[in-house]
Amino acid sequence: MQESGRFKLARRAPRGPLSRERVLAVAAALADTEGLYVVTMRRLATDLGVEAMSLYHHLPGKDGLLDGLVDTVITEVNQEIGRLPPSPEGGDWRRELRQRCLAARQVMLRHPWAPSLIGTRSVIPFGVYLLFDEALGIMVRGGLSYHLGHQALHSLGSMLLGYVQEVFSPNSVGEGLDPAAAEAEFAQLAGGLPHIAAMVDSEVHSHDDPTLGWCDSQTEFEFTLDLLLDAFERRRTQS
Amino acid sequence: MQESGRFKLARRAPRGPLSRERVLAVAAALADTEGLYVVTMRRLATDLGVEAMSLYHHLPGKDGLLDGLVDTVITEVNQEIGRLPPSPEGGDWRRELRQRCLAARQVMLRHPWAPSLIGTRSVIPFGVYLLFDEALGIMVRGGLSYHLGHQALHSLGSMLLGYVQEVFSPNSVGEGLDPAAAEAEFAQLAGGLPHIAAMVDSEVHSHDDPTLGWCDSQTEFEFTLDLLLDAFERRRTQS
DNA sequence: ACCTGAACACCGTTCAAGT
DNA sequence: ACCTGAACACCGTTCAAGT
Repeated sequence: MQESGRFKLARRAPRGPLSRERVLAVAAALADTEGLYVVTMRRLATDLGVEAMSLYHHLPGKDGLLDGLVDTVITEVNQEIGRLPPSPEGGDWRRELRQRCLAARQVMLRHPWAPSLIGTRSVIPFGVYLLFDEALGIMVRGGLSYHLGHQALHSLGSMLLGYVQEVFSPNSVGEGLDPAAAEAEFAQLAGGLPHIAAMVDSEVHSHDDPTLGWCDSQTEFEFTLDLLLDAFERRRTQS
Repeated sequence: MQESGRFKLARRAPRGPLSRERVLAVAAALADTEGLYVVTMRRLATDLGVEAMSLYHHLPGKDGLLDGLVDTVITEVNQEIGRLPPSPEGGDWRRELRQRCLAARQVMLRHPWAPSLIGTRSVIPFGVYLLFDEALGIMVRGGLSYHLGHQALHSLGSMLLGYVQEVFSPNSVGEGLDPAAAEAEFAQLAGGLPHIAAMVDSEVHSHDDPTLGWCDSQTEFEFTLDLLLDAFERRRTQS
């Protein structure tokens, strides 16, 4: 009992005293691997080799923990953006904004719990506004009006939140089943869904490798992203 | 005690025995008014004038309750769509699809907890696929390829989820404060946000009534929606 | 069939106590 | 300053018992 306790401590909380940063890092990792709903004060404490009450010396409580997790994600987005190649002077604003959106999406994909957490929190951290401000700056320098830039912030922001929570992915229907069972499952489902059935048929036949997921969410994200960026560019030149 | 108990029952659970429907209706109303996080088995039971364990005779548990809430929302979307005026033969597919998206959005606005719940649930109810199938049917009849329709399903679906959880609304900064305090609050915030500050300035001055919320999320939703629908139409005619 | 009370394992949080 | 143990009010859920 003592042994296993010490082993746990040695394995999961190897060095140094507790700190807000370390608590948040372990919390994020726990949410990534087992889901946000297992992140409880008590479970988090055991993972850190400490008692639940110790956390209160570094965080104001569970709510503060969730706020901290949002902060962590935003920080990661900033780091990801910082790694981007510097944009050339007078380059295309679309290219620059596109890179940033893709960077933000990468972070959201690493932390699938983030979009719904960010969307349900009542206080928006300052870092989010900073990201929006930089994006707006890029657009204004590119010649967009403040009004159009404003609309774009809403479009792109909601897209970043919505696309990770994607609901429509028919290729997850037969997940984990053997091909025959998956086929049967799908056939039954497709009975009442004539258009979707025809669509899947059409999509599968236009690919070389039908076994590969035909519903590539990265491709679809970039498609919509470019659609929006091009639409903004069109509105810019016609106004 | 007896009296207040019976009073409660009379007030909140006026007629008939418990049923899945009645439980879900009260649960949705509770989530609407006080937030999804107060919807617990025990609280829900007291609101229904019953013991927590009685709920298990109508629902398989908390998880089943959440699934049921998603079902309720989808049903509401279907009802809302059913109330739409019948579309004329050979009408514009964009108009038809636009109406449906706006109907779905109305329901999401009534239940702000719905998008993140739908997005985090692991099983997608059949009703969602039905809605997607109908939307796809409208697009295909309008001349879109299955591939383009597929992309559109993703774009519109993620937009419906993302736009309700909207994070960027600068006009909520000084919420509930008197004008002077709100001004100060905003000025402080705007210090590090030059572009947003300029944007707010520009937007406010282009309106007649600057006190009214200048960030109208309905307008912005429809703007993006039309942007997407027009983009799909353009891709249709050029392919 | 439908509802209940007691019980169990878990949760967030407070507080007085340790070092 | 930082951590802890006991305690409190709350969860979801099981189970045997009531009608």
